Amino acid sequence: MAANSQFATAVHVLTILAKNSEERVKSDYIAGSVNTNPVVIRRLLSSLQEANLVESQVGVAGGTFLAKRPKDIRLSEIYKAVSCGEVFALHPNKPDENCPVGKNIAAILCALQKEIDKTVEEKLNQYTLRDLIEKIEEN
Amino acid sequence: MAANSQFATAVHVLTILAKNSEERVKSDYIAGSVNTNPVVIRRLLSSLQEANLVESQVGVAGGTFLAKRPKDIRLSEIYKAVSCGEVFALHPNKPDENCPVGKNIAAILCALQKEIDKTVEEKLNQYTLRDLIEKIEEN
DNA sequence: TTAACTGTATCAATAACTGTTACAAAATAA
DNA sequence: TTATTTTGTAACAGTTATTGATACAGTTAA
Repeated sequence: MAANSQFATAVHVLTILAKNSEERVKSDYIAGSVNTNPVVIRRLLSSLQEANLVESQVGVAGGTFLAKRPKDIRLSEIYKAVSCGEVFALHPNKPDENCPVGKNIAAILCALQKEIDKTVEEKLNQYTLRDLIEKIEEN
Repeated sequence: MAANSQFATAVHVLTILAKNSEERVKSDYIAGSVNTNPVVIRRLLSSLQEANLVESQVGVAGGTFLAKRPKDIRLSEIYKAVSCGEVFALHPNKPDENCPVGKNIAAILCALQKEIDKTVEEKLNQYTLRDLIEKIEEN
């Protein structure tokens, strides 16, 4: 399977929108910069719209623009909008209840999973879209 | 695709080995507790062996045992032994070099990826296998 | 009324993961 | 020496997530 690159693409897309805040940006233009198909972009924008990060207009002269200022968009919001939010997966099958380890390990791992996921979210919460844009402009 | 559950399974397997430290544990027995096929377990043990976390003996009366004490096995070691180590993936295609955003975004995202991965690793480094076993025994 | 967009359904291609069978190689015990 | 038990690993099927592509309905502005 191709690895899930939606977060990386979403950051790219939102950066383009931020840099073109006076206009409605078309999915065709974004797809050119990301080097993919416009439908891939529209699909991603759909998720970002659900998370209230962007707004779109259909029809002639349509396109998408940011729903908030870059300084008010935290990377954790972007991550939550497009990811499953789990760094590692739990057991695919239920462990054996008759084994003392199998009986108790699932709960421990579930708690650990939540803790790791929270750690990632907190780290991503430390940065805004504006922080990333500033780094790009330093070049 | 099935989600990668190797880290969760590896913790389960190592816990079983820790609880049976006087003997060589067979893949068949472990598979019973994990509720999967013995080959899945042997494949995983192969990775753990490469990381020097376990040792195996082939032949009659063969099996696997821990290569270190539980207090000396950090969860970060387990994670590194079985995972790709990347919380999110970068662009599948190279962004457009002619776009000012496309030209610079990859480097920024790569740095961010490394930072997030490091955050996870540091968090997992705070716990040892013994810490998890103690939690199981609290039940 | 036409043209240019978005939104979304659908499908193919790819790739990763689990689970399974099969069998070679090794080690022990008889 | 031989039979048995076990690991190690190759190979393959089934499943599922993801990307990318085509197609087209619906909407809006000119």
